Amino acid sequence: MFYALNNNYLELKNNKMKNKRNRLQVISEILRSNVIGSQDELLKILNERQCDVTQATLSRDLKLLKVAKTPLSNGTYKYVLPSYNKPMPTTSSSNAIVSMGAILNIDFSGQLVVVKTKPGYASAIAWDIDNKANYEVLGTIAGDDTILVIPREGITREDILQMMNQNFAESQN
Amino acid sequence: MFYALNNNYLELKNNKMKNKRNRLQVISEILRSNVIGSQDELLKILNERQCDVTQATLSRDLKLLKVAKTPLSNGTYKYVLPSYNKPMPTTSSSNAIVSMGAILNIDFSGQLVVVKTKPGYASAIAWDIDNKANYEVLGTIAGDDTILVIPREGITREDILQMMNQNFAESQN
DNA sequence: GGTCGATATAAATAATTATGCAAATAATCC
DNA sequence: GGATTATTTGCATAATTATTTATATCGACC
Repeated sequence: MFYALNNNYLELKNNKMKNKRNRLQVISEILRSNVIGSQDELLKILNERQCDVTQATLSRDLKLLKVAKTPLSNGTYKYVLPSYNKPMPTTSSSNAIVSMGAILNIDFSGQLVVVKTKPGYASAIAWDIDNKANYEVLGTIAGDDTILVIPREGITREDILQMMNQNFAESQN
Repeated sequence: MFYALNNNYLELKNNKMKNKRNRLQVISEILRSNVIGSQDELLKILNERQCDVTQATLSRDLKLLKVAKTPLSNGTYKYVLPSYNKPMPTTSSSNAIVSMGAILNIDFSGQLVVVKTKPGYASAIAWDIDNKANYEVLGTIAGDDTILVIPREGITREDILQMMNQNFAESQN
């Protein structure tokens, strides 16, 4: 089954969660505006800002944020945020589909649906979609790992997600 | 004292230098085609290829190559070459990129982008677009000389052009 | 309230990576 | 050639970073 995993759930979490989220935010800001070469260096700045954590937590935070340590030309190092760390516009409740075997992701843009698959799977799955959803779907076009799905007029994103769940969701895990 | 630091001097150097150059080359290739999570891991592969060095040298090599260690989504790490990090000239007209070798034209229709390429190039370039623009682009579908690019909702034509310029325009560095 | 399950954190430690130093090797200049 | 100056490398170790383990904290549910 695919579940809603949009970002909103984060808003509802408890204090601890909030502290962590806040800390991650602060870390991001610091890394954006400073050249940080080691975790201890970052640790000191965090402490100045009333974020009291240990290096262990910091290591986990950086892992979570996918912060990379990269050498600079001047012989030192710098922790850099991934470029795609801009907030991704999560279009709808489709992220959980990632857990599916060959289907990696479902996204929406306007009236169109884009299904990402493992390489080579797109045609096969597109064929399945065509056959199993001939009410909701007018047609599909498949590349190697991408399917463009054109829904019938009046079909909503939720309709599509529901259809996909019915036909492609695995029972568990 | 000043030393020759242009590229030509590399051609003229001795065996040891050649070994180092060769090793850096081999390291780059390995990192391009494998997911390497630690220097020891890389070390073993290098040894298999008759490159006998120690971790110390490897650390220095990676620093030289500006290879970053970055966390992956699956909880492991990966050493990545800095191919992306180079700053690119950004013109906002599609002219710059059209002049590029294999990409012939970029056009828009509604929310869709159609990229025309030399015959046979579409799949290859589509693959590049997928990999280099996963923020702006939901997916691509390639024929023989045409690529359909589906941008993420909220992405403008200018965004797309800029992205294409950054990633595919020839640089005059 | 009490219990369960999940998440977050610190302390200690393991694992990994960077570097000072010395020896070896190569280039440069008589 | 030999003397001199850079460069590369390994060894040992320092420095840094990741993870294991144990607790603590919070929310959900009864």
